[in-house]
Amino acid sequence: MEDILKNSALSVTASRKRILEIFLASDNALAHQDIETKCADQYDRVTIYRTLQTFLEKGIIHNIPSTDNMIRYALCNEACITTGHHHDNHVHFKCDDCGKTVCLDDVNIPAVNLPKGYTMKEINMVVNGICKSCK
Amino acid sequence: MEDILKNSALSVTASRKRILEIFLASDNALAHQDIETKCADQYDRVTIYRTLQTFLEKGIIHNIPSTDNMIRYALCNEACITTGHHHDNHVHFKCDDCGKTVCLDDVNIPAVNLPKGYTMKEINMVVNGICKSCK
DNA sequence: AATACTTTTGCAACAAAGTTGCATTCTTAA
DNA sequence: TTAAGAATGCAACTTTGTTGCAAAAGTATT
Ligand SMILES: [Mn+2]
Ligand SMILES: [Mn+2]
Ligand SMILES: [Zn+2]
Ligand SMILES: [Zn+2]
Repeated sequence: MEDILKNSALSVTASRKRILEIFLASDNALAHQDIETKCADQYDRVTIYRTLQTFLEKGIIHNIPSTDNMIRYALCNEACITTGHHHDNHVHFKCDDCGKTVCLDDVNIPAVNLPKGYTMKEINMVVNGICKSCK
Repeated sequence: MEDILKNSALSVTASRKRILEIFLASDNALAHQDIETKCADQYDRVTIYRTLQTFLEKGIIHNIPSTDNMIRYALCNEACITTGHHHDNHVHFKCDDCGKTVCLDDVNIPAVNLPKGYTMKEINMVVNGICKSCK
């Protein structure tokens, strides 16, 4: 955990360790709010915002787009952390029943052909439906 | 314009017509804020929220996920409006330069295989990069 | 281990975004 | 034209996100 921070040239602080810990312990993506409810008593709301921002910039976590005003975050894989930019290319799944969003690490985003003149930099795919736990 | 509302069993009001008009006149997807700046002097902020919500439910517009806390909305095609549920299956593109988000109506979202146990209901694909206007 | 330097944190104050209840106004259909 | 129902505006409120700055903690150096 400290290694992750050091590898990203970040100083090791209690709040960063705690927030990393929360991510490591979670099997699904977390919104700011989720993290806040887990540690708002220990750390300030602003610190959580700033920590998530920092983790994003360092490629420790990635964010998952949504249409519910709840941007969710999940840990990146090794490659993102060591290189400092994102190598995630997987599909995300949000369950309509339990509401959880997960990384489908083994499901790659298929290629797509854009019209002439468009240049792709990043791509996101989010599937909604029923997850295997709720099935 | 009135037809669209009537087909969706909505009463025809000034604000609904105006917001529809704004969508029809726009070549890119609009966030709540965009609409507000165009007609906040005429209609209350709350009315805009409620109108977007209603249009969404009736399948007149669809929303486009994002990681910037700006959910954007775009007009649906005929099929969505007449059947009342969404038939959009196209890719969205957000330009990193001009910031505009557009529907790529001709680019279908490719199929993707989910792991066992997952059931797909809806799928969203958003590509970031440089659009043809900014190229 | 103590120091100096840098970074992070907490707090306060604020701004922006979104929600809710209710009285008034507008639509629609009889 | 009227009565019933639906939509709107307003006020009040909650939640979310941002910024500046002083205090605290972390890091590197001696
Ligand atoms: Mn992921
Ligand atoms: Mn679209
Ligand atoms: Zn589920
Ligand atoms: Zn552009």
